[in-house]
Amino acid sequence: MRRPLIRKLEKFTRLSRADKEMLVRIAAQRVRRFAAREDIIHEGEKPEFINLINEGWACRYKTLEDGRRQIIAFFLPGDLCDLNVFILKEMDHSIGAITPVSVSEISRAAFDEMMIGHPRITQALWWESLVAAAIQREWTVNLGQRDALERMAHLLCELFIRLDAAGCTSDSSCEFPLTQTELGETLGMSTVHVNRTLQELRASNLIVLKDRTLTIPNLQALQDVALFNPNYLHLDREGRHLDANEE
Amino acid sequence: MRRPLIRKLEKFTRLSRADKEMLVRIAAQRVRRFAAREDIIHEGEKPEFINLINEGWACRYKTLEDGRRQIIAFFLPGDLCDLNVFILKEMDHSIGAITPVSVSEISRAAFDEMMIGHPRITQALWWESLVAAAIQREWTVNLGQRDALERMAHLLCELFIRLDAAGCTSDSSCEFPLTQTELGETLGMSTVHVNRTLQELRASNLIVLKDRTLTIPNLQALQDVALFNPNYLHLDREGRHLDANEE
DNA sequence: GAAGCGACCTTACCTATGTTAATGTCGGAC
DNA sequence: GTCCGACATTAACATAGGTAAGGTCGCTTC
Repeated sequence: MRRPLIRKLEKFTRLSRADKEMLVRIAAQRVRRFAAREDIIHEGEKPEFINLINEGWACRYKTLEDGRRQIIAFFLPGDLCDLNVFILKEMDHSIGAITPVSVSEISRAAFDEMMIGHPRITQALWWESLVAAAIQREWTVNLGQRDALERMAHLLCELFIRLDAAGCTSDSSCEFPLTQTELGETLGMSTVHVNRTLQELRASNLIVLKDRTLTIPNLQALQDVALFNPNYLHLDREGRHLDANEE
Repeated sequence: MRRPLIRKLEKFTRLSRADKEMLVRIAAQRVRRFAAREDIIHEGEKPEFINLINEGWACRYKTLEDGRRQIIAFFLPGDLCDLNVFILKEMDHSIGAITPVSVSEISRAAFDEMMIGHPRITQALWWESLVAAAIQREWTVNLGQRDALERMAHLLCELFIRLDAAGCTSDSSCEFPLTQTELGETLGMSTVHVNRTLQELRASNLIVLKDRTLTIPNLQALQDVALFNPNYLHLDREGRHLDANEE
């Protein structure tokens, strides 16, 4: 359950002992904790570090002048915020904690060190950032083409599979800390409609969601209603199946 | 009007003569042309090259099983497809030409060569890819929070400003080859509603759109209805204004 | 233990946007 | 000059999803 980043990167490539030690060392350097709803970094600030989420859930979000808020991405354990952000002069969005989180700050120097001596890690981090981009694209498809039910189902599939890759599921269940308001801000729908939609998924026995725990009794069935195709997560190293689960 | 990539990168940093020669050389290596509507690369294929758009418009898109199509991004002259895509085993989406396009294919070797000897270029390409990610995020906000009119206005502002950065505008006009169907596939709305929305923008004198030419008489006014904030494009090198136009 | 609060659920009503389908316009092929 | 296909436009009608309002439950606070 520890070291979700390593666990995730190994979905892409094998890492040597030295690679893993490097990652552990980097992640231990500057650790910060944030309370739920606290901002990790705010729009307009100068980014100085790459953030790595060790524990808890966070999100990117953006607020329009008139107060509407959109959640743009979720960061789960093992997720990195943006490689090389420090190139930009200021953040164009904020990153906030959803649950209490533990975050490692990676400095420019530490990052460069890692990129130079460890080609395996470099490759793996490139992969992780290409996947993050693919996820963002899929969200565009989700918001543009799918209706409320499909959209919700799609999000739940994605989160579940990503959590699984980070080693944060057990059987068909995972922690699920999002409120209906946050789901609405993510999927571009009102809380009322989020509620209706969740009811509908529950009524079809596609999900059980209670006490911050999500259970998906039949993932394939949920994927079917979502028109969910996991290829964009680029998780299979050798074309093997997700649940081959060989560690 | 030539070399839109160089023009765009110089929005971020000054490039030396050697840097520019390098970019010109790379772009001249393998040039391909595609007709309008032809695919440059298709979902499922193995990516071998980074594509650079020299001329014309292209788009990323994804098609759901049931035929719904979402345009995920536009590539304008000077845009690069994905740095380092070749790490991935297969494309999770397609890239298609909208108009006839000229594309330079950049091989892994050429890319590595560029990244090693030219730190300025490396930085600039990182910047370009961070901006591309920011654009994708903004599209998420656009689809999630803005209504049809705002959404359309936002897209038009973005495209105009990006074209301007690549040197593809004159005064307040630019070529605009998108059909209403394509606009609908981009903004997640029906063609009928695209049409209504364009009429409304025309009636308010916010745009003139005719014969594949878009004119925005008052960009600020259009930005206002779109709740458009250009910060996500990260275009001002020294906090100077977009139209300082010092070349 | 009363008051306050945040998550959640529900209902009734309303509207932005989708659907379908008919019609118009224009440029190119022959 | 006629025909055709791609695109734009319009109208009439249908619906997914938004808005407003209110209610329940459990937790915290003092």
